[in-house]
Amino acid sequence: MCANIEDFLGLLPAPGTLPCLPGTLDCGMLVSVAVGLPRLPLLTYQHPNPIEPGSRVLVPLGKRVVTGMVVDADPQPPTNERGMLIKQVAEVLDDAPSMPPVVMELARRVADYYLCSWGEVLFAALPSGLAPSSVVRVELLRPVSPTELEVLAKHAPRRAALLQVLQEHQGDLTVQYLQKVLRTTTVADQLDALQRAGMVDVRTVTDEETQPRHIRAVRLAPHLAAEDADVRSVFDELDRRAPKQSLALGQLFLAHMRGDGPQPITQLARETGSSAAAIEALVGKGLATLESIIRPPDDAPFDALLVSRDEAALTLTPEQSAAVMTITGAMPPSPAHAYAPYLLEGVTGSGKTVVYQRVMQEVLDRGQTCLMLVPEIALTPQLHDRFRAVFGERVALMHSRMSMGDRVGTWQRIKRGELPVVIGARSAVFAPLRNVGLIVVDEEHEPSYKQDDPAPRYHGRDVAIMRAAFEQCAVILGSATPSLESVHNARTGRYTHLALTHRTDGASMPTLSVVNIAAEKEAGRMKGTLSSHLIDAVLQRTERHEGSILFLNRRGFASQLTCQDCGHVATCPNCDVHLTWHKKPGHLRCHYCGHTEAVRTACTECGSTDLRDGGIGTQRVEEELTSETGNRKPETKPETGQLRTANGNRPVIARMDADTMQKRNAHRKLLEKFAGGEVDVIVGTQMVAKGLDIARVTLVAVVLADQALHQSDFRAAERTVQLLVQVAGRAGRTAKRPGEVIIQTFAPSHPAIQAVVDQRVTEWMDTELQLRKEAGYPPYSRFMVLELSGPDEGELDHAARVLDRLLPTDDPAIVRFAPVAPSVAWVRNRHRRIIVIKNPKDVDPSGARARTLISAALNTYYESYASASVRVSIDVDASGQL
DNA sequence: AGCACGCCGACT
DNA sequence: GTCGGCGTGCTC
Repeated sequence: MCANIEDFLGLLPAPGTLPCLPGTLDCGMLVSVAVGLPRLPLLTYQHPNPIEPGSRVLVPLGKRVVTGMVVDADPQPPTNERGMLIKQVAEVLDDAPSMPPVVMELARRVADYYLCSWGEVLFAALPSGLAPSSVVRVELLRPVSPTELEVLAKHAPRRAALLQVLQEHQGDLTVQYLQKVLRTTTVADQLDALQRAGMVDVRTVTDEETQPRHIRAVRLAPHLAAEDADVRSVFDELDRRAPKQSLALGQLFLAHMRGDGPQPITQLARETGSSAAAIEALVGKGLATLESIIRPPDDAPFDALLVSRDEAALTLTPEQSAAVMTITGAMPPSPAHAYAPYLLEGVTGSGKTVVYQRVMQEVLDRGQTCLMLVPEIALTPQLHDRFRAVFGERVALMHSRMSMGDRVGTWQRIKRGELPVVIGARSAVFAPLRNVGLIVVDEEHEPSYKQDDPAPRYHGRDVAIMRAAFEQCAVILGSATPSLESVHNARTGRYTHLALTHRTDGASMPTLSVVNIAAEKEAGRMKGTLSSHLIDAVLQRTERHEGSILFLNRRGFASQLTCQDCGHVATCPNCDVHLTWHKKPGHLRCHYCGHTEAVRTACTECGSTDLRDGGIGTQRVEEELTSETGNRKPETKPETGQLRTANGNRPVIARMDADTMQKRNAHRKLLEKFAGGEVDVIVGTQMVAKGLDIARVTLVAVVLADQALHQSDFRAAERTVQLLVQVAGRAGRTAKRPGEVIIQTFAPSHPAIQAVVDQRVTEWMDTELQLRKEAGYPPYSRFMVLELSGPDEGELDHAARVLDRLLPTDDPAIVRFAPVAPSVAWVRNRHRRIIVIKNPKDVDPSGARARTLISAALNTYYESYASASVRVSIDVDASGQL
């Protein structure tokens, strides 16, 4: 009997796969694809047509479909046995590569350096909205009666619970969501059973990539844009019959002259006092053409209050021009390139930003693009406005608070070359810019440039240097308080050192004073966390209509729910840490595992209901300041701009922290009120220390300066110095009156605090560098940390000892310490151990030897000794607390 | 990181 | 035998 089709089906591979002998031509072309998973090699797929490297593809992976990145268009066929079966690319997502070749190469090097997979780097760089993958969705097929649920609950409680959740929601739910709601690791078994019973429908669907929102925009019609166009007669005609249309057209004409792109209709109507209808009429008359454009993320008009001067027209100080000349002078004639790193050390107010802008202008004039990294916290509306004022519509801003649609839209516009100036946080270092001529890393000392938790554990500043080397371009590291690493690099000649020592505004340095908290307490002059001296100073500024900033170092300052009777502090059930009390949503949250619970009404230990904030939070400081000075709410202030009456000497206080700044534009609104004098005092966290440049601020106070000193971190002193100098820089930004900085501390004689108060920071750095050298600490070495975690402490200790023994004892590139428990030794219900490895740079300058030894040890460990319950991760440049 | 498979204990 | 709970291993 002849074989029927079913017999063949049994021999055919699963859908999506085709048997293919490596090297044969009838199966299309092979591509090498990186996916965003750890410890996974490049995968080989086939596709009928060639696909350019840097393009995204949807590929089948096990039972799923994920987004991968083509890294090689013509790879060697895989050599392993499994490679005989090569699946097909499901879909090509890009018509032009999402990642330029330089970024692909950069990502590969970053992966090599930080010992993670190429795909992990590529997908950390890409907005997640551009990396769709399959999701499993579950739908209830028929209603379930309460009795039915009850019966089921007796013998299958989890299925019953699952059905109940499905019943409570309309439509379908994702498996991920179900697992989260049911607080379980897997619901697959229950789903199988329910599906067999015909109760639910389970489908795997691939979600769409996020689409940016489009809006309508207009530009000048081509016949009016021509050189010889008779523009005058058109305007004459419009002026008589339709003045609103004339205004709008005038604006379009200006935009055309500036070389700007299409103008959003709503924005144009608002700016010209015309209307959407009037603009549509222009389109109807053929004077303007309609286009659909990606919605600009921030279309709010920028406020003159936040841009204090016209920086494009500013005359540079001799120091500033010298810096600009040095950098641009070293740029070879276009299109030649040269890698050139600079450390721009400029005191606060010395105008580093203007130096960046002038060099950027030169780079743009050469037809190249610019990338600027700033700490996440510094991505304020003020910074955006300053660059928008100079570079107009060419500036792209990338930060985590943007919606996914906006991030995807911005990425696409950068990729298309529409936005040649990119300003963003850490991950913007991988922005798809081509032909980069300048990279700026502002506030290069900021610890937030280092990514700590998920791989890739990279340092944004160091990757920026790497990218500059690949792009063969200039890179400026700017700071008022450079990191010791960069100071060291400048002194050893690796970076060209440029200094700005004078403030451009002519203001003198603020006066600094230290309040010894212990002594003040003794003398009865502390009102809670604030000294009388500080309170008096705030009142004095309020009277003079000047602004004050009270700064709280967020680390260690988080609010904690503390029992006033037994002293018990609410802790995380899964980790070794206190829960942070977020008062506005009214919940307790663990910053290590994300555990969230409703705020407790009674102490879990003693039952007392007297629970208060045990930490020093912005709210507590605000309350104390309010009760000591009397408060007037911002909204009760009737007329803006009017001078206060004599008894109006009560400061209007506002908070600025993650909790109060959640609403869209909250940050901008508060800054505008503060700049305009409607708010007298801002009590805030890190947010107020960065990039806040408001002239009326003449008082800045650090509520407790030694907090940063009490960390088990060799950088604690360095960070304290940097923080104090930065905060101090917010004061005295006007020539009229000198600023004042008040530092409250329990440790007034600590060398780090003394160094700031005596303004002897450079000398302090010398001493600190010497100490680091003697101890063999960074910048003279790297700390590479292997972290192990597992549910069973005995097994974990064993694994840590095994891995430790796999590292050589006699190699000078590796100086290692025995496995120990880190300061937070229990996270996400897992115990932790760390193996700290010191890698001296004098014997292993690039760290390559140490990385080779460590990956060899890890490979042996995985091959022969790995305990599946123990997970290992590695941080090649550990910076934080150990 | 998912997702499936498979072993094991509790309970019917 | 059935249900549910993990640990373990794979993904071209």
